[in-house]
Amino acid sequence: MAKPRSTSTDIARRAGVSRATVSYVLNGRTDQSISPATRERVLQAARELSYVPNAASRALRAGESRLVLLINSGVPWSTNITDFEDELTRVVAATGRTLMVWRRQGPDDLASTLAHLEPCLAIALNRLSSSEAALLETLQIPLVESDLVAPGSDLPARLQVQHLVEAGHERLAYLTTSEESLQRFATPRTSGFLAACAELALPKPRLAALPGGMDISLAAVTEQLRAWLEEPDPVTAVACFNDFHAAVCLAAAAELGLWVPSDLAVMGLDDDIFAPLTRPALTTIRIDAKAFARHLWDLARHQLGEGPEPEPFLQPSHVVVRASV
Amino acid sequence: MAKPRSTSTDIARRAGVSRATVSYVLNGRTDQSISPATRERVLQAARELSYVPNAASRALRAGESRLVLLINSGVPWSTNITDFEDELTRVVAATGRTLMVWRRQGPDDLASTLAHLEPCLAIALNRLSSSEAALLETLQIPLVESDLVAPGSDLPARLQVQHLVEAGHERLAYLTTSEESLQRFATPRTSGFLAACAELALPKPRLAALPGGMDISLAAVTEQLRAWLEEPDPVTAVACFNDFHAAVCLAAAAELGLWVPSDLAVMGLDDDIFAPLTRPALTTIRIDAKAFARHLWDLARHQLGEGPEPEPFLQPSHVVVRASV
DNA sequence: ACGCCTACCTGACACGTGCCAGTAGATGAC
DNA sequence: GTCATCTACTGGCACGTGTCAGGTAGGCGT
Repeated sequence: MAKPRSTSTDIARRAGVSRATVSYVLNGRTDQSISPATRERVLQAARELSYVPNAASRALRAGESRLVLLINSGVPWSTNITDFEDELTRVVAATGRTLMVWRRQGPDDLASTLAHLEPCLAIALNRLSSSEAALLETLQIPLVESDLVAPGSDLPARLQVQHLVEAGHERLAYLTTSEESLQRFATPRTSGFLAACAELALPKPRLAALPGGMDISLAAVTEQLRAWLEEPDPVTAVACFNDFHAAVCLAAAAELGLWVPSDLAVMGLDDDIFAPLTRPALTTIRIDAKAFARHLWDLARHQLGEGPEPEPFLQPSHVVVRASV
Repeated sequence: MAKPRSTSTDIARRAGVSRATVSYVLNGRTDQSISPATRERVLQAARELSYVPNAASRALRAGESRLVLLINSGVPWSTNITDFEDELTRVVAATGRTLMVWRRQGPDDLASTLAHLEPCLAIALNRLSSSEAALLETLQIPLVESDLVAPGSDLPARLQVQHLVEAGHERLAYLTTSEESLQRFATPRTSGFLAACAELALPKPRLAALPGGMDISLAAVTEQLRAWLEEPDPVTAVACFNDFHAAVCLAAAAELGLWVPSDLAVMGLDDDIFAPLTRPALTTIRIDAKAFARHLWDLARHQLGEGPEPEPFLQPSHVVVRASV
């Protein structure tokens, strides 16, 4: 009952060799010559005692852990974030490391977290405060911020414009969010939308931002839609920051008795799980979140000095045509 | 440059005291008397060197870490899982520990993960394989399985029945899932549904299970609905395993040209983010995921010998009335 | 018999921390 | 003056691992 877990010393004793030999065998070192008989005895003993090396001790001795910390401070759950985390977990594991997801609550929690666990690298999905960045700096933990992908993050919005124009629309509106934690995604998308409109010489596009959270008010969106449609040159299509915004937009259109897409086209972004189920089903942009995860990991490995600097990332994304445009 | 991070030895040297004194001061031990002057000198030195204790070393010395591992293998829980993880993170942090979320990919990954990080407790949202459980046993890591909440997990489905009956329905159907990883939730809900029907002496309820994933076929659900409606005593209301199933159900009803709720009532479960946005807006059950997190943590603390055995958990949940019933 | 080489293995240190046991000096009681 | 008590501190061990320099035994050539 509850005998303490076995250590390499136990194995050594049982196999009748020294601890050093055990370490050499279990770590498969090729520069040390171990006789096959001894090797087998050690492995056998390890199996019998179901030995698992102590993680803390290893990390202490090695001077660094094999843990990667993903700092996710309230990025709203969606199909994409799940895909992203799964893929990142996979590629990190492929290099003999382990990815841990930490849901940051307050801005001051990082210190106590790092007192419990020392990652060899941190990946942040949101911008960290300067004190947090300083802390990582002090601990000499490299940091990769998803910021770095900015080069391609306006692409999805450009695709929205392109698709709407191909469908015959010219007077467009963009519905975005003013939620702080989403600005990292929202800002480049809005610029991409505006830039694409300008490049195609479209009439001046309309813009509106909804407050954050799930408290998006249907009434407010309905009013916004009504305003856009009552202008002299009424909007004929609305591109949205994400599928959730688009779904609210569809609901608002229904409130106003509008037919989508004939009276108004609505386009989402994310291809979220519910996108095929709205009425009409949402035409949207699918972003390859897994490719994004792989790119972020390439950046991380470069930072760890294990790989070349990756090519600039062009967010792979494509239009998913359904019925709302 | 890039001087190695400072250790307690550095602090001791700088403050002109021994390392033991530093340890006593920084750990705020009250059973050791330290003069205020010395204490201040130590704290000052620690601040100047921005000292952060080494996590690995601490864990090694203490014999156990302050990490709690949440094993989440792809639970597609949507909004609720976010609430759950946030609340669990909060309550775990309140006891001076840190919660890490690990997204298990394959059934064999646990060993390599535990080689990198040794939690003082594991919480599993899905059933673990027996080899995984054995591994935790060997490492003497206590395990809390969300299984344990079974007592209350049939409640949400009972609430669905109750609400449908209050709305005047008697001939009910239940749409559930056959996806393996969801059976933990699906099984008690289905039994709850059937039990509630039996207790209220309703006509024999219908049952159907959809295959898992997001590949739920609208056509298949449409066919099922048609079958239920063509029977001699046609179904008048469908309760669903979750909101996603309910949304598919709404779409299928639209395909058949049915009006919801007059021709058919549809009830979801989860109050997912998109529930207010379906047409008609989904009447559903809201489960208090945060309360669930707190209860799980109470169980965990009991297992750690830090608290009393918590009361049996009655899943706090209530009906969110919208338009689909 | 001697030195040398190789194959195989071991003793001992270091990583950074927490804490027990012990010590030097001051204070007080008789 | 002596002994006990208290304050304020320190020396050193232990946690479990990886690794390096060294050690031993046997074989081989001369």
